[in-house]
Amino acid sequence: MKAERVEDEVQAGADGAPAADDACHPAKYRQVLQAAGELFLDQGFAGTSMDAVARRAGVSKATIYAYFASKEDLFEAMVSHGKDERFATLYQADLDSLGVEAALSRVAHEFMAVLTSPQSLKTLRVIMAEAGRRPDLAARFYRAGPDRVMAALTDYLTRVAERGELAIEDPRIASQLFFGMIRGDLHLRRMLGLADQPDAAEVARLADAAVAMFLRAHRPAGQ
Amino acid sequence: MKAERVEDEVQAGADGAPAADDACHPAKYRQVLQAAGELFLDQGFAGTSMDAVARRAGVSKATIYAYFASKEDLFEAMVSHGKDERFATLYQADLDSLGVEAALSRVAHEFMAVLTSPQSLKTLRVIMAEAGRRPDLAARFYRAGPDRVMAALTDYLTRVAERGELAIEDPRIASQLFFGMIRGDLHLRRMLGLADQPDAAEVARLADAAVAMFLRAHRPAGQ
DNA sequence: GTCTATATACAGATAGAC
DNA sequence: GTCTATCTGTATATAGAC
Repeated sequence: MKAERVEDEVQAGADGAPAADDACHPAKYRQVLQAAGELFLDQGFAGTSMDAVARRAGVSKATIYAYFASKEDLFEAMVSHGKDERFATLYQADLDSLGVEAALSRVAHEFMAVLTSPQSLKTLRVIMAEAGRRPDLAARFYRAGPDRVMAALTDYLTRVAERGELAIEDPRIASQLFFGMIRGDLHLRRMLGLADQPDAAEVARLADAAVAMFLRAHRPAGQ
Repeated sequence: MKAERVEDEVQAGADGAPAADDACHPAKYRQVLQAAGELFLDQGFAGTSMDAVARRAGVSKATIYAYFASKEDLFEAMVSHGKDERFATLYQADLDSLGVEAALSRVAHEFMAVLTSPQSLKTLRVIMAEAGRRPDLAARFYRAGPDRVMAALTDYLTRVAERGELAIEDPRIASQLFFGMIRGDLHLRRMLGLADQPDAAEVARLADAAVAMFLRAHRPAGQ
């Protein structure tokens, strides 16, 4: 549950923001950060008051300000803290030991599961909502998550193309289209709060359909 | 808490240009609605104060409350007012008079252009941000926009499949995947405020790539 | 309808005791 | 570090004059 090196560097650069290692922080610090997470992600930045955070965390406002210089600081710390490692299972996966279809299927299923989780949806919503005012935060999120996952798939597709297993002209574009299919309409509906549950059956059906379509489109000439 | 006024009529979307049916509302009403649009879409619901709307509209707060019962009402009216008809050019297009590739290409380009426009991005951001608190608003938006466009493409793909021009097992899934590819990573980056300009070249390249991949995947058996 | 002025509540942030 | 109490500004919404 430790932060990664990359994130540590980023956080060290942030103005006075403490690092994300839970264990070396007092209990009240963690309570504040968790309460901030629950409220900011549900109510947004402007919709969340420091009074509400203090109430939910079971501390006084002064305690919050002992740790965080401002509401903005608390928000940024909360976003950094909430960065989970679910993405890591995607870009660190050893895809080459699997067959092409199995590899793509694995990426599709895991990416979809991550993307449609309530936590991811809330985080993405609040980051998008604040993107105009905190572009650096959005950029950090993108690079730490979607970008790394996509880069990993691009690399994988490059190798697959070199081995002649698939006919892929531009692996980067192919990777973008693949993830686009996976995100797809279900993710949009989830972001809009229209589809309540992940509905495992529909997730699987869409993921499989995306993989099938990708494979058909990039079948090597011989087959 | 709903106002009895009717602002459900569809308005022309061009940013500064008032639509014809705006004329049946007094000038100050329109000023309020436009100011609300500029502020809510940029600052979000909670981040926008009625004082700020009044100031930008050049009216007093009391005037706003003469037209809208509450901040919530003003927000909803503003979203309904902003509903533009750019989507209509998509689901009303006569696709059958074109070849398959031309039809898909047209849908791809127009949908991408609509989706990456600043207005659409801001609207989508604020609707997503408020989705938890105003699910009905999100649902209306989805049905009026993405859902209708996708339904139109599903119908078109059904006809194309019946004519044997493409091999499509499930037109609804195919349509979802197609729009997923079109939205894709560029849209995510735009929503995060990372890609400043639509970058016509990249839009075209991605749209063309999506169409090409779709056609390759659904080539009829004979070819 | 439209304004000025205001009621009332709550926001972010701080002072000072312990 | 943690609290209670408070400062100062601003929020939504309304009263009442015209």
